[in-house]
Amino acid sequence: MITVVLVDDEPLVRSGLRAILESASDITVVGEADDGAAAHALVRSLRPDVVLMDVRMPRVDGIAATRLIVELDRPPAVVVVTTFENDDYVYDALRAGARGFLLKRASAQDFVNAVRTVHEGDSLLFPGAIRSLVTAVGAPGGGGLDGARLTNREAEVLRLLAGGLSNAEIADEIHLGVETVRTHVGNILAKLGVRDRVQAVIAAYESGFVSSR
Amino acid sequence: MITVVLVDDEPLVRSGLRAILESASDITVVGEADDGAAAHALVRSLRPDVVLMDVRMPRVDGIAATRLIVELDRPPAVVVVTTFENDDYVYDALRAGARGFLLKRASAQDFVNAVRTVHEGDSLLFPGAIRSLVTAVGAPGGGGLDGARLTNREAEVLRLLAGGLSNAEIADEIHLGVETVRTHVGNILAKLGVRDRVQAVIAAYESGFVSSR
DNA sequence: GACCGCCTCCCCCGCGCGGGTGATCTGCCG
DNA sequence: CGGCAGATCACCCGCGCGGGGGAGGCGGTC
Repeated sequence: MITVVLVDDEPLVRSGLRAILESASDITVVGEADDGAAAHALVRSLRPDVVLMDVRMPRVDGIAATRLIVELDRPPAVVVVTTFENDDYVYDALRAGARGFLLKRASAQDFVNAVRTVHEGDSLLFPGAIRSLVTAVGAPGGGGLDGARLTNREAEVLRLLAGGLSNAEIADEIHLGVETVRTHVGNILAKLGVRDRVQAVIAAYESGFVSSR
Repeated sequence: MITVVLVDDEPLVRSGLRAILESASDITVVGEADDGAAAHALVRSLRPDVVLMDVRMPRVDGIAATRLIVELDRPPAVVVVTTFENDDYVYDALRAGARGFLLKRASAQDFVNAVRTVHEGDSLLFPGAIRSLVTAVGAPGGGGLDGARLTNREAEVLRLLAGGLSNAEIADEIHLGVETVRTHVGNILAKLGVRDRVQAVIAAYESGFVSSR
Protein backbone atom coordinates (compact mmCIF):
# COMPACT_ATOMS: atom_id res chain seq x y z
CA MET A 1 0.00 0.00 0.00
CA ILE A 2 1.36 3.39 -1.00
CA THR A 3 0.72 6.18 1.50
CA VAL A 4 0.31 9.70 0.17
CA VAL A 5 0.10 13.17 1.63
CA LEU A 6 -1.57 15.94 -0.37
CA VAL A 7 -0.46 19.55 -0.12
CA ASP A 8 -2.50 22.29 -1.76
CA ASP A 9 -4.08 25.45 -0.44
CA GLU A 10 -7.39 24.75 -2.16
CA PRO A 11 -9.60 22.14 -0.50
CA LEU A 12 -11.25 21.45 -3.84
CA VAL A 13 -7.98 20.34 -5.40
CA ARG A 14 -7.17 18.15 -2.43
CA SER A 15 -10.56 16.50 -2.61
CA GLY A 16 -10.18 15.86 -6.27
CA LEU A 17 -6.76 14.33 -5.87
CA ARG A 18 -7.98 12.24 -2.94
CA ALA A 19 -10.87 10.88 -4.94
CA ILE A 20 -8.63 10.04 -7.86
CA LEU A 21 -5.92 8.37 -5.83
CA GLU A 22 -8.19 6.43 -3.50
CA SER A 23 -9.88 4.88 -6.47
CA ALA A 24 -6.65 2.95 -6.87
CA SER A 25 -6.64 0.02 -4.48
CA ASP A 26 -2.94 0.25 -3.76
CA ILE A 27 -2.92 3.92 -2.77
CA THR A 28 -4.12 5.58 0.45
CA VAL A 29 -4.19 9.28 1.19
CA VAL A 30 -3.11 9.53 4.82
CA GLY A 31 -3.13 13.28 5.24
CA GLU A 32 -3.65 16.73 3.75
CA ALA A 33 -2.01 20.08 4.36
CA ASP A 34 -2.82 23.53 3.06
CA ASP A 35 0.59 25.14 3.21
CA GLY A 36 4.26 24.25 3.21
CA ALA A 37 4.85 24.51 6.93
CA ALA A 38 1.93 22.27 7.77
CA ALA A 39 3.13 19.87 5.08
CA HIS A 40 6.55 19.59 6.64
CA ALA A 41 5.11 18.85 10.06
CA LEU A 42 2.62 16.37 8.66
CA VAL A 43 5.23 14.48 6.68
CA ARG A 44 7.48 14.23 9.72
CA SER A 45 4.76 12.62 11.77
CA LEU A 46 3.03 10.48 9.11
CA ARG A 47 6.08 9.34 7.09
CA PRO A 48 4.19 8.88 3.83
CA ASP A 49 5.73 7.27 0.76
CA VAL A 50 4.78 10.05 -1.61
CA VAL A 51 3.89 13.74 -1.33
CA LEU A 52 1.88 15.53 -4.00
CA MET A 53 2.77 19.18 -3.61
CA ASP A 54 1.39 22.32 -5.17
CA VAL A 55 4.17 24.79 -5.89
CA ARG A 56 2.16 27.96 -5.46
CA MET A 57 0.91 28.35 -1.93
CA PRO A 58 0.68 31.15 0.62
CA ARG A 59 3.32 31.50 3.37
CA VAL A 60 5.79 28.62 2.99
CA ASP A 61 5.55 27.66 -0.66
CA GLY A 62 6.06 24.32 -2.32
CA ILE A 63 9.72 24.88 -3.06
CA ALA A 64 10.67 25.63 0.52
CA ALA A 65 8.50 22.78 1.73
CA THR A 66 10.13 20.40 -0.72
CA ARG A 67 13.53 21.46 0.47
CA LEU A 68 12.57 20.83 4.09
CA ILE A 69 11.03 17.47 3.34
CA VAL A 70 13.86 16.00 1.29
CA GLU A 71 16.24 16.86 4.10
CA LEU A 72 14.51 14.39 6.38
CA ASP A 73 16.11 10.98 6.65
CA ARG A 74 14.49 8.48 4.33
CA PRO A 75 12.35 11.22 2.84
CA PRO A 76 9.24 10.54 0.77
CA ALA A 77 9.20 11.15 -2.96
CA VAL A 78 7.88 14.62 -3.68
CA VAL A 79 5.89 15.20 -6.85
CA VAL A 80 5.24 18.81 -7.72
CA VAL A 81 1.83 19.67 -9.10
CA THR A 82 1.33 22.84 -11.10
CA THR A 83 -1.27 24.59 -13.20
CA PHE A 84 1.01 26.15 -15.77
CA GLU A 85 3.46 24.56 -18.12
CA ASN A 86 5.80 27.48 -18.03
CA ASP A 87 6.19 27.74 -14.32
CA ASP A 88 9.64 28.66 -13.14
CA TYR A 89 8.66 27.60 -9.64
CA VAL A 90 8.55 24.04 -10.88
CA TYR A 91 12.11 24.35 -12.01
CA ASP A 92 13.15 25.52 -8.58
CA ALA A 93 11.21 22.74 -6.93
CA LEU A 94 12.96 20.14 -9.04
CA ARG A 95 16.27 21.61 -8.05
CA ALA A 96 15.09 21.47 -4.46
CA GLY A 97 14.77 17.72 -4.75
CA ALA A 98 11.35 16.97 -6.18
CA ARG A 99 11.18 13.67 -8.02
CA GLY A 100 8.90 14.83 -10.77
CA PHE A 101 6.15 17.19 -11.72
CA LEU A 102 2.65 16.96 -13.08
CA LEU A 103 0.23 19.42 -14.62
CA LYS A 104 -3.10 19.77 -12.85
CA ARG A 105 -4.83 19.08 -16.10
CA ALA A 106 -3.24 15.63 -16.24
CA SER A 107 -5.64 12.69 -16.38
CA ALA A 108 -6.70 10.69 -13.35
CA GLN A 109 -4.65 7.80 -14.61
CA ASP A 110 -1.63 10.06 -14.90
CA PHE A 111 -1.81 10.90 -11.22
CA VAL A 112 -2.13 7.29 -10.20
CA ASN A 113 0.72 6.29 -12.46
CA ALA A 114 2.90 9.10 -11.17
CA VAL A 115 2.42 8.05 -7.56
CA ARG A 116 3.22 4.45 -8.39
CA THR A 117 6.23 5.39 -10.47
CA VAL A 118 7.97 7.56 -7.92
CA HIS A 119 7.16 5.04 -5.22
CA GLU A 120 8.72 2.13 -7.06
CA GLY A 121 11.81 3.59 -8.54
CA ASP A 122 13.68 6.78 -8.69
CA SER A 123 11.82 8.25 -11.53
CA LEU A 124 9.24 10.24 -13.23
CA LEU A 125 12.33 10.00 -15.32
CA PHE A 126 14.65 12.95 -15.55
CA PRO A 127 12.11 15.55 -14.42
CA GLY A 128 14.50 18.36 -15.20
CA ALA A 129 14.95 17.20 -18.76
CA ILE A 130 11.27 16.69 -19.29
CA ARG A 131 10.53 20.05 -17.82
CA SER A 132 12.93 21.61 -20.29
CA LEU A 133 11.33 19.80 -23.17
CA VAL A 134 7.62 20.24 -22.54
CA THR A 135 7.81 23.86 -23.54
CA ALA A 136 9.82 22.97 -26.61
CA VAL A 137 7.21 20.87 -28.33
CA GLY A 138 6.31 22.48 -31.58
CA ALA A 139 8.04 22.74 -34.91
CA PRO A 140 8.93 19.37 -36.39
CA GLY A 141 11.87 20.30 -38.57
CA GLY A 142 13.30 23.20 -36.68
CA GLY A 143 10.73 25.92 -36.40
CA GLY A 144 10.44 28.54 -33.75
CA LEU A 145 10.70 27.39 -30.19
CA ASP A 146 10.53 29.73 -27.29
CA GLY A 147 10.66 28.97 -23.60
CA ALA A 148 12.85 26.00 -24.39
CA ARG A 149 16.45 25.91 -23.47
CA LEU A 150 17.27 24.14 -26.71
CA THR A 151 18.24 26.12 -29.78
CA ASN A 152 16.70 25.26 -33.13
CA ARG A 153 19.75 23.34 -34.17
CA GLU A 154 19.83 21.42 -30.92
CA ALA A 155 16.17 20.53 -31.22
CA GLU A 156 16.80 19.24 -34.71
CA VAL A 157 19.71 17.14 -33.53
CA LEU A 158 17.71 15.79 -30.61
CA ARG A 159 14.96 14.75 -32.96
CA LEU A 160 17.39 12.77 -35.10
CA LEU A 161 19.08 11.41 -32.01
CA ALA A 162 15.69 10.21 -30.83
CA GLY A 163 15.37 8.48 -34.18
CA GLY A 164 18.22 6.21 -33.23
CA LEU A 165 20.89 7.83 -35.37
CA SER A 166 24.54 7.87 -34.37
CA ASN A 167 26.52 11.11 -34.34
CA ALA A 168 28.03 10.26 -37.70
CA GLU A 169 24.61 9.53 -39.19
CA ILE A 170 23.21 12.77 -37.83
CA ALA A 171 26.16 14.60 -39.36
CA ASP A 172 25.44 13.03 -42.74
CA GLU A 173 21.75 13.75 -42.47
CA ILE A 174 22.08 17.48 -41.93
CA HIS A 175 25.42 17.93 -43.66
CA LEU A 176 27.62 18.82 -40.73
CA GLY A 177 30.93 17.67 -39.36
CA VAL A 178 30.80 14.94 -36.76
CA GLU A 179 32.57 17.29 -34.39
CA THR A 180 29.79 19.78 -34.65
CA VAL A 181 27.18 17.16 -33.97
CA ARG A 182 29.19 16.04 -30.96
CA THR A 183 29.15 19.59 -29.68
CA HIS A 184 25.39 19.89 -30.13
CA VAL A 185 24.77 16.56 -28.47
CA GLY A 186 26.98 17.55 -25.58
CA ASN A 187 25.07 20.80 -25.16
CA ILE A 188 21.76 18.95 -25.30
CA LEU A 189 22.81 16.53 -22.59
CA ALA A 190 24.01 19.37 -20.42
CA LYS A 191 20.85 21.40 -20.89
CA LEU A 192 18.62 18.46 -20.19
CA GLY A 193 20.68 17.39 -17.23
CA VAL A 194 20.98 13.83 -18.44
CA ARG A 195 23.99 11.57 -18.62
CA ASP A 196 23.90 10.12 -22.09
CA ARG A 197 21.94 9.92 -25.31
CA VAL A 198 19.85 7.04 -23.99
CA GLN A 199 18.45 9.21 -21.24
CA ALA A 200 17.97 12.04 -23.72
CA VAL A 201 15.82 9.75 -25.86
CA ILE A 202 13.77 8.75 -22.84
CA ALA A 203 13.25 12.37 -21.90
CA ALA A 204 12.22 13.11 -25.47
CA TYR A 205 9.55 10.42 -25.31
CA GLU A 206 8.38 11.12 -21.80
CA SER A 207 8.00 14.81 -22.50
CA GLY A 208 6.19 14.34 -25.77
CA PHE A 209 9.03 16.07 -27.62
CA VAL A 210 8.82 13.03 -29.82
CA SER A 211 5.87 10.72 -29.55
CA SER A 212 5.26 7.09 -30.13
CA ARG A 213 2.52 6.09 -32.63
CA MET B 1 2.11 15.59 -52.04
CA ILE B 2 2.51 11.97 -51.00
CA THR B 3 1.13 9.43 -53.48
CA VAL B 4 -0.21 6.18 -52.10
CA VAL B 5 -1.35 2.85 -53.55
CA LEU B 6 -3.70 0.67 -51.49
CA VAL B 7 -3.60 -3.11 -51.70
CA ASP B 8 -6.30 -5.17 -50.03
CA ASP B 9 -8.68 -7.79 -51.30
CA GLU B 10 -11.67 -6.19 -49.58
CA PRO B 11 -13.11 -3.11 -51.28
CA LEU B 12 -14.48 -1.99 -47.95
CA VAL B 13 -11.03 -1.76 -46.40
CA ARG B 14 -9.67 0.10 -49.39
CA SER B 15 -12.51 2.60 -49.24
CA GLY B 16 -11.93 3.15 -45.56
CA LEU B 17 -8.23 3.71 -46.01
CA ARG B 18 -8.86 6.00 -48.94
CA ALA B 19 -11.27 8.11 -46.95
CA ILE B 20 -8.87 8.34 -44.04
CA LEU B 21 -5.82 9.20 -46.09
CA GLU B 22 -7.49 11.65 -48.45
CA SER B 23 -8.68 13.62 -45.48
CA ALA B 24 -5.06 14.61 -45.13
CA SER B 25 -4.27 17.40 -47.55
CA ASP B 26 -0.77 16.19 -48.26
CA ILE B 27 -1.75 12.63 -49.23
CA THR B 28 -3.34 11.32 -52.42
CA VAL B 29 -4.43 7.78 -53.12
CA VAL B 30 -3.46 7.21 -56.75
CA GLY B 31 -4.50 3.60 -57.13
CA GLU B 32 -5.92 0.44 -55.61
CA ALA B 33 -5.25 -3.23 -56.16
CA ASP B 34 -6.96 -6.33 -54.82
CA ASP B 35 -4.11 -8.79 -54.95
CA GLY B 36 -0.34 -8.93 -54.98
CA ALA B 37 0.13 -9.39 -58.70
CA ALA B 38 -2.07 -6.45 -59.55
CA ALA B 39 -0.25 -4.44 -56.90
CA HIS B 40 3.10 -5.09 -58.46
CA ALA B 41 1.90 -4.03 -61.89
CA LEU B 42 0.19 -0.96 -60.50
CA VAL B 43 3.22 0.18 -58.57
CA ARG B 44 5.43 -0.22 -61.63
CA SER B 45 3.23 2.05 -63.67
CA LEU B 46 2.16 4.58 -61.04
CA ARG B 47 5.41 4.86 -59.04
CA PRO B 48 3.74 5.87 -55.78
CA ASP B 49 5.66 7.05 -52.73
CA VAL B 50 4.01 4.64 -50.33
CA VAL B 51 2.16 1.33 -50.56
CA LEU B 52 -0.25 0.18 -47.86
CA MET B 53 -0.39 -3.58 -48.21
CA ASP B 54 -2.56 -6.21 -46.62
CA VAL B 55 -0.53 -9.33 -45.88
CA ARG B 56 -3.31 -11.84 -46.27
CA MET B 57 -4.62 -11.93 -49.78
CA PRO B 58 -5.63 -14.58 -52.31
CA ARG B 59 -3.21 -15.66 -55.06
CA VAL B 60 -0.05 -13.55 -54.73
CA ASP B 61 -0.01 -12.52 -51.08
CA GLY B 62 1.42 -9.42 -49.46
CA ILE B 63 4.78 -10.95 -48.73
CA ALA B 64 5.47 -11.97 -52.30
CA ALA B 65 4.14 -8.66 -53.54
CA THR B 66 6.37 -6.76 -51.11
CA ARG B 67 9.36 -8.72 -52.30
CA LEU B 68 8.58 -7.89 -55.92
CA ILE B 69 8.01 -4.24 -55.19
CA VAL B 70 11.13 -3.57 -53.17
CA GLU B 71 13.20 -5.07 -55.98
CA LEU B 72 12.18 -2.26 -58.30
CA ASP B 73 14.64 0.59 -58.61
CA ARG B 74 13.76 3.46 -56.32
CA PRO B 75 10.95 1.41 -54.79
CA PRO B 76 8.17 2.94 -52.72
CA ALA B 77 7.98 2.41 -48.98
CA VAL B 78 5.77 -0.57 -48.21
CA VAL B 79 3.72 -0.57 -45.03
CA VAL B 80 2.12 -3.85 -44.11
CA VAL B 81 -1.41 -3.75 -42.72
CA THR B 82 -2.74 -6.64 -40.69
CA THR B 83 -5.70 -7.61 -38.56
CA PHE B 84 -3.89 -9.70 -35.99
CA GLU B 85 -1.07 -8.80 -33.68
CA ASN B 86 0.37 -12.27 -33.74
CA ASP B 87 0.67 -12.66 -37.43
CA ASP B 88 3.74 -14.48 -38.62
CA TYR B 89 3.07 -13.23 -42.12
CA VAL B 90 3.92 -9.76 -40.91
CA TYR B 91 7.28 -11.00 -39.80
CA ASP B 92 7.94 -12.44 -43.22
CA ALA B 93 6.80 -9.25 -44.88
CA LEU B 94 9.20 -7.20 -42.81
CA ARG B 95 12.00 -9.52 -43.80
CA ALA B 96 10.88 -9.11 -47.38
CA GLY B 97 11.58 -5.41 -47.13
CA ALA B 98 8.49 -3.74 -45.71
CA ARG B 99 9.23 -0.50 -43.90
CA GLY B 100 6.74 -0.99 -41.13
CA PHE B 101 3.45 -2.51 -40.14
CA LEU B 102 0.14 -1.31 -38.77
CA LEU B 103 -2.85 -3.01 -37.21
CA LYS B 104 -6.16 -2.47 -38.96
CA ARG B 105 -7.63 -1.30 -35.71
CA ALA B 106 -5.16 1.59 -35.61
CA SER B 107 -6.67 5.07 -35.50
CA ALA B 108 -7.16 7.25 -38.55
CA GLN B 109 -4.40 9.49 -37.33
CA ASP B 110 -2.10 6.50 -37.02
CA PHE B 111 -2.51 5.70 -40.69
CA VAL B 112 -1.86 9.26 -41.75
CA ASN B 113 1.17 9.47 -39.51
CA ALA B 114 2.49 6.17 -40.76
CA VAL B 115 2.31 7.27 -44.37
CA ARG B 116 4.06 10.53 -43.61
CA THR B 117 6.70 8.83 -41.53
CA VAL B 118 7.78 6.24 -44.04
CA HIS B 119 7.67 8.84 -46.78
CA GLU B 120 9.96 11.26 -44.98
CA GLY B 121 12.54 9.05 -43.46
CA ASP B 122 13.49 5.48 -43.28
CA SER B 123 11.33 4.57 -40.43
CA LEU B 124 8.30 3.38 -38.70
CA LEU B 125 11.34 2.81 -36.59
CA PHE B 126 12.80 -0.65 -36.37
CA PRO B 127 9.69 -2.51 -37.46
CA GLY B 128 11.27 -5.84 -36.68
CA ALA B 129 12.03 -4.83 -33.13
CA ILE B 130 8.61 -3.39 -32.56
CA ARG B 131 7.00 -6.45 -34.02
CA SER B 132 8.97 -8.57 -31.58
CA LEU B 133 7.91 -6.43 -28.68
CA VAL B 134 4.20 -5.90 -29.26
CA THR B 135 3.46 -9.45 -28.31
CA ALA B 136 5.69 -9.14 -25.27
CA VAL B 137 3.72 -6.43 -23.51
CA GLY B 138 2.40 -7.81 -20.31
CA ALA B 139 4.05 -8.53 -16.99
CA PRO B 140 5.84 -5.51 -15.57
CA GLY B 141 8.45 -7.20 -13.43
CA GLY B 142 9.02 -10.35 -15.35
CA GLY B 143 5.82 -12.29 -15.54
CA GLY B 144 4.80 -14.72 -18.20
CA LEU B 145 5.39 -13.65 -21.74
CA ASP B 146 4.62 -15.84 -24.66
CA GLY B 147 4.97 -15.08 -28.33
CA ALA B 148 7.83 -12.79 -27.47
CA ARG B 149 11.33 -13.62 -28.44
CA LEU B 150 12.60 -12.14 -25.21
CA THR B 151 13.06 -14.29 -22.13
CA ASN B 152 11.82 -13.07 -18.77
CA ARG B 153 15.27 -11.99 -17.78
CA GLU B 154 15.81 -10.15 -21.02
CA ALA B 155 12.49 -8.37 -20.68
CA GLU B 156 13.46 -7.27 -17.20
CA VAL B 157 16.81 -5.99 -18.42
CA LEU B 158 15.17 -4.17 -21.32
CA ARG B 159 12.81 -2.46 -18.93
CA LEU B 160 15.69 -1.18 -16.83
CA LEU B 161 17.63 -0.28 -19.93
CA ALA B 162 14.65 1.75 -21.08
CA GLY B 163 14.80 3.49 -17.73
CA GLY B 164 18.12 4.97 -18.71
CA LEU B 165 20.32 2.71 -16.60
CA SER B 166 23.84 1.75 -17.64
CA ASN B 167 24.92 -1.87 -17.69
CA ALA B 168 26.64 -1.45 -14.34
CA GLU B 169 23.52 0.12 -12.83
CA ILE B 170 21.34 -2.66 -14.17
CA ALA B 171 23.74 -5.18 -12.69
CA ASP B 172 23.48 -3.49 -9.30
CA GLU B 173 19.73 -3.26 -9.51
CA ILE B 174 19.10 -6.95 -10.06
CA HIS B 175 22.24 -8.23 -8.37
CA LEU B 176 24.09 -9.64 -11.33
CA GLY B 177 27.57 -9.37 -12.72
CA VAL B 178 28.11 -6.67 -15.31
CA GLU B 179 29.21 -9.40 -17.71
CA THR B 180 25.88 -11.11 -17.40
CA VAL B 181 24.03 -7.90 -18.08
CA ARG B 182 26.21 -7.32 -21.11
CA THR B 183 25.26 -10.74 -22.39
CA HIS B 184 21.56 -10.08 -21.89
CA VAL B 185 21.79 -6.69 -23.56
CA GLY B 186 23.65 -8.23 -26.45
CA ASN B 187 20.97 -10.87 -26.85
CA ILE B 188 18.25 -8.24 -26.67
CA LEU B 189 19.86 -6.16 -29.39
CA ALA B 190 20.27 -9.22 -31.58
CA LYS B 191 16.69 -10.39 -31.07
CA LEU B 192 15.27 -6.95 -31.76
CA GLY B 193 17.51 -6.46 -34.73
CA VAL B 194 18.72 -3.08 -33.53
CA ARG B 195 22.21 -1.68 -33.37
CA ASP B 196 22.54 -0.25 -29.91
CA ARG B 197 20.71 0.45 -26.67
CA VAL B 198 19.42 3.75 -27.97
CA GLN B 199 17.48 2.01 -30.71
CA ALA B 200 16.32 -0.60 -28.22
CA VAL B 201 14.84 2.15 -26.06
CA ILE B 202 13.10 3.65 -29.06
CA ALA B 203 11.66 0.27 -29.99
CA ALA B 204 10.50 -0.18 -26.41
CA TYR B 205 8.61 3.10 -26.54
CA GLU B 206 7.26 2.73 -30.05
CA SER B 207 5.97 -0.75 -29.33
CA GLY B 208 4.37 0.17 -26.05
CA PHE B 209 6.69 -2.22 -24.23
CA VAL B 210 7.27 0.76 -22.02
CA SER B 211 4.99 3.74 -22.27
CA SER B 212 5.32 7.40 -21.72
CA ARG B 213 2.91 9.10 -19.29
C1' DG C 1 21.18 -40.37 -20.77
C1' DA C 2 21.57 -36.79 -24.33
C1' DC C 3 19.96 -32.54 -25.68
C1' DC C 4 18.64 -27.80 -25.38
C1' DG C 5 17.21 -23.29 -23.65
C1' DC C 6 18.17 -20.16 -20.14
C1' DC C 7 21.04 -17.87 -16.92
C1' DT C 8 25.32 -16.87 -15.24
C1' DC C 9 30.14 -15.20 -15.73
C1' DC C 10 34.68 -14.59 -18.30
C1' DC C 11 38.27 -12.58 -21.84
C1' DC C 12 39.71 -9.61 -25.80
C1' DC C 13 39.15 -6.00 -29.07
C1' DG C 14 37.70 -1.79 -31.49
C1' DC C 15 35.10 2.18 -31.51
C1' DG C 16 31.57 5.39 -30.52
C1' DC C 17 30.52 8.40 -27.03
C1' DG C 18 30.89 12.16 -23.67
C1' DG C 19 33.83 15.74 -21.04
C1' DG C 20 36.92 19.45 -21.32
C1' DT C 21 38.71 23.22 -23.81
C1' DG C 22 39.38 26.34 -27.48
C1' DA C 23 38.97 28.46 -31.98
C1' DT C 24 36.48 31.05 -35.81
C1' DC C 25 32.49 33.20 -38.05
C1' DT C 26 27.93 35.01 -38.17
C1' DG C 27 24.24 37.98 -36.77
C1' DC C 28 21.79 40.48 -33.36
C1' DC C 29 21.31 43.98 -29.84
C1' DG C 30 22.31 47.88 -27.23
C1' DC D 1 31.41 49.90 -32.00
C1' DG D 2 31.71 46.15 -28.48
C1' DG D 3 29.50 42.28 -26.50
C1' DC D 4 27.08 38.07 -26.73
C1' DA D 5 24.80 33.92 -28.36
C1' DG D 6 24.55 30.52 -31.79
C1' DA D 7 26.73 27.49 -35.06
C1' DT D 8 30.64 25.38 -36.82
C1' DC D 9 34.84 22.51 -36.36
C1' DA D 10 39.05 20.84 -33.80
C1' DC D 11 41.99 17.84 -30.49
C1' DC D 12 42.73 14.92 -26.36
C1' DC D 13 41.33 11.60 -23.08
C1' DG D 14 38.94 7.89 -20.67
C1' DC D 15 35.51 4.60 -20.64
C1' DG D 16 31.24 2.41 -21.59
C1' DC D 17 29.46 -0.23 -25.07
C1' DG D 18 28.85 -3.93 -28.44
C1' DG D 19 30.80 -8.08 -31.09
C1' DG D 20 33.27 -12.17 -30.92
C1' DG D 21 34.28 -15.98 -28.74
C1' DG D 22 33.94 -19.63 -24.59
C1' DA D 23 32.33 -22.08 -20.33
C1' DG D 24 29.68 -23.96 -16.53
C1' DG D 25 25.24 -25.00 -14.09
C1' DC D 26 20.38 -25.88 -14.04
C1' DG D 27 16.00 -27.37 -15.44
C1' DG D 28 13.21 -29.03 -18.66
C1' DT D 29 12.12 -32.50 -22.95
C1' DC D 30 12.72 -36.39 -25.86
